[in-house]
Amino acid sequence: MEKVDGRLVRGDQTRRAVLRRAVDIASVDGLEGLSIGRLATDLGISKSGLFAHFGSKEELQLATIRAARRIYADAVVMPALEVEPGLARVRKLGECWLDYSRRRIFPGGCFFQKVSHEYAARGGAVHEALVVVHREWMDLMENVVREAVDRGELDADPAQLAFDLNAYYEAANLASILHGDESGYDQASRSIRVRLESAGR
Amino acid sequence: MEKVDGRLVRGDQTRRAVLRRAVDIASVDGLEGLSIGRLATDLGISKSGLFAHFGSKEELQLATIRAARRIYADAVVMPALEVEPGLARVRKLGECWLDYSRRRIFPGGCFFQKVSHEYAARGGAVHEALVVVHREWMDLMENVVREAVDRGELDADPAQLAFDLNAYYEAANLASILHGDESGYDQASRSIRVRLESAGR
DNA sequence: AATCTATACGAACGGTCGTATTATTAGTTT
DNA sequence: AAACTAATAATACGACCGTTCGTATAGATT
Repeated sequence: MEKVDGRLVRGDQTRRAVLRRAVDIASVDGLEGLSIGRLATDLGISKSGLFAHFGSKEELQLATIRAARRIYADAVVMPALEVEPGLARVRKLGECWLDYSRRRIFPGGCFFQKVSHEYAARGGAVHEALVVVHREWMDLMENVVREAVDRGELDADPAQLAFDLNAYYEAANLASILHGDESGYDQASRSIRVRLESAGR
Repeated sequence: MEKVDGRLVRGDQTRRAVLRRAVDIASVDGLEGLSIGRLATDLGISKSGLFAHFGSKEELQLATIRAARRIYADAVVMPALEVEPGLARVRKLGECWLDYSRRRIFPGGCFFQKVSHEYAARGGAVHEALVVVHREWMDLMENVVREAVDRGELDADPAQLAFDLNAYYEAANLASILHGDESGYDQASRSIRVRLESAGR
């Protein structure tokens, strides 16, 4: 069996293909609506072969969350971290987020907003994984804001400002998917701008 | 057959009981997770008898949305409309909303936030019904804000302020359900207060 | 008393779900 | 070339899904 970097290539490629499709499906139909049979049919492989890669549906769901997290990190977080810390990075993070939603990196809009609502009121490993990701994201936003505060570019409670900004993002994402128009993004952009200006010193 | 107000009593009571349970289930597991068999078992009635009341799962889902809308109107909208129009009503609407979420009128938090995300990226009658309800709600908020603007108690674009306030509500609701703590409500209250103060004249 | 209709029931349908077991293929190693 | 192993496939299972059907009951109408 061909190996690269100690990983088996054939199976790993299949895994990647499965997860790439899985995140798209889950962003539209949720992690519950993500069914193994449908996934296998879509990819033209056998249900049992696909199943063998994960061992259980829950493990597939957790792997899908990890895959989505990587895509999210690449699309939203990394580009913002390339900008110098401070207010500029805060702005960039917002632009990246709205672009990430608008450009439908996931066809159903923000993957995590979708599945977080799906599992918010349930128990289990999937819920716990989503709690961790949400906590990570809010901490990241808070830290990015704090850098701007520490530099004297903003005067605000980092947690509070992060809460507000995140609220705008999510409201825009839902409005866009639900109504199929772009007006939510404009409203969010304006809210972000006003909010940052009022916190500017 | 006994009649009251032209309605058949026996069947209507069953319908009500079904829908009362249905909204609770759907707020946790979604309108897709709402299964007829489980609903019937929970209520101690037969699956086929329950099914006969609605004729299809989609019709049950639509009826569940209408039932939830009534509960929402009673818990959130009506109490706010008892306050005089203007800034006081804007504030009251916010308090009612956060209370509605905090007190778990639906055990899974806001019913409409849950199922709107569930059906946001899908087609069909359920999606359309949820679009209408969302539009109704945003229009209501906008009008309540506009009354305050017309009275000179606020200086703001009603649609923009409604967008922001709604964003705070939903962010608080999700944070509360996902993490099981109340801190999101405090953050939302503070954001609402600050936002209204900055729009005060 | 006879008829009609609303309501509810049990049983069954074809499908799909997640999962387990067993077999087959393909690629590497010896 | 043979042996081994990872990857995929074939098949089957029981549980549950939404839905349909035929039937029983009970209250209302005539």
